[in-house]
Amino acid sequence: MIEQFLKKLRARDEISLEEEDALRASVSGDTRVAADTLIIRQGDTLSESTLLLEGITCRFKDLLSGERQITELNVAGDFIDLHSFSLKRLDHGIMALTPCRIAPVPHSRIAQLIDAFPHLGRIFWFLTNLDAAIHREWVLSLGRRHAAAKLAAFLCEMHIRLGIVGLADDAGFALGITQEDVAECLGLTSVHVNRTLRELRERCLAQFRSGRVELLNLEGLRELAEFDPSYLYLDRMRGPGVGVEQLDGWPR
Amino acid sequence: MIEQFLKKLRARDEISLEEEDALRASVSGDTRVAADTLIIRQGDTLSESTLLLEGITCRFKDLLSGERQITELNVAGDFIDLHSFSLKRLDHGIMALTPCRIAPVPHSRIAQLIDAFPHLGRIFWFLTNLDAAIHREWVLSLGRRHAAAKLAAFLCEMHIRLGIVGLADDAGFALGITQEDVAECLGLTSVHVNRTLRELRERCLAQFRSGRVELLNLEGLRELAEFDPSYLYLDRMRGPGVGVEQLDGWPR
DNA sequence: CGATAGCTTGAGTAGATTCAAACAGAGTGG
DNA sequence: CCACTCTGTTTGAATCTACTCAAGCTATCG
Repeated sequence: MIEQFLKKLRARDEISLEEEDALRASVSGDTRVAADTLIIRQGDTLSESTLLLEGITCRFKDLLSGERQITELNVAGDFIDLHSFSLKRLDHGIMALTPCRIAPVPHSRIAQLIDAFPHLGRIFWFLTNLDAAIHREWVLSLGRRHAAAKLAAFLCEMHIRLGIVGLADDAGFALGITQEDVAECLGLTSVHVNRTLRELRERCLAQFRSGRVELLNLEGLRELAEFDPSYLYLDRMRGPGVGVEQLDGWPR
Repeated sequence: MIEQFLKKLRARDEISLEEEDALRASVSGDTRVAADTLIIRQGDTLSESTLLLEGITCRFKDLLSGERQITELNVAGDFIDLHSFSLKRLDHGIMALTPCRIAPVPHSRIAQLIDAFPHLGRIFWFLTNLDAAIHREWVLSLGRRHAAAKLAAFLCEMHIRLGIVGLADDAGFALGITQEDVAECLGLTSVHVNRTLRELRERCLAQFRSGRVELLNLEGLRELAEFDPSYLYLDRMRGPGVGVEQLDGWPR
């Protein structure tokens, strides 16, 4: 059930069998959630964190005008709100963008895990810092990249993050979200995302059709985005398409 | 020496006298750093975190074109890189925007503190989560607010964060950074920041002259920005200008 | 089969950028 | 003390990127 979570962790650090067992014993009772469902309302006080087993969710904030900004996407194997363990109340909402499977982990259980395995505590802390690193990369994208580079950086990130948990290969990956959703990630309008996707297609870099991303020229995409995956801290990752081999030549 | 750090913590949680003593004993040997000095290079491996005692520093990432995006400002009382304790290597650079005073805290010392006072461990974790919350608010600003609202939200945030540590009052605060720096925070050009500042001045909302911000109409600024300070998690804060009284009427 | 959600394209517009020039203030040195 | 430089601010004019509004298209589903 938590295979993808374990893959995510093991891309960054060693996890002992005892730790693995403890983690497995902490997650049970998965729930299905339909697409476009609000999972956590902004400002709610929480007593559990939620692990995403399948599907794509987003963290978002919105303005009175109804305009919405997605601040991060989460994929299978991510905690969608591990930070609620220390913040208690979230400064953003979380919703499912595709049909999802989720599982709760009570904060009390997380506290027990940290007590019993301090190393897991460090890893949990690391995971929230990883989210912050992803936020910073998005800040860079939103502030300084033009539309095509924003889109390219976004696709590169999702490619690696999905690849870590076995949901992407060199050809591409299923994303299952709409162009409108992508626009809300990139701070653009869906109309402009559509035009920019056409540009990427015409430049033979990538293709996005009915929720599936085809990577036509990964190197070209990375170059366009000036994509440097070091912000994802894949220190132990050696899988296909995202391995250390690939990182050669990229500044760290 | 760490009075402002303690103020920051106590705006969020109770700190015992024992904890205070342990923190005080962990910080010594402050260094002066000139404005425009690189403090930490992107990608460097670190064995200590740095506490900012005085001045303004920024976390930044940049593109090959030389364009720079600031992802967060830090003020007196902030750790500029507490996350390096779990990340070891930073995905961004850190530089002083004004003359600063900083003090190192070895990671080994942080580990000891956490061992001796698990509660401090939770607080350190919280502090990095607070940075992430600030990142998310910036993502919202960069993605969805227009220039005037970006600027207003930025001034509101700095007002509160400086107010917490006693460096701002209802009239305004010293920021000491250039319009170029502000532009790099907001994803704009300095030319447009200048025009937008004129707009705020003409609308009698705020004024920015030689590094000092005068708040002419705080309520108006907050309205323009749709500013909701709950992302700063000031659960115990009751000081002037940022107290709970002021939060009435703002959605949480 | 019509309804609906999402994608696509066009035309006109607006917000922010670029390029350029001028100005103000602080510090420097002859 | 005055020219001189340097950094940062201010303003104008032209340009461009992305937005808005609008319409038509496509695929899916009950």
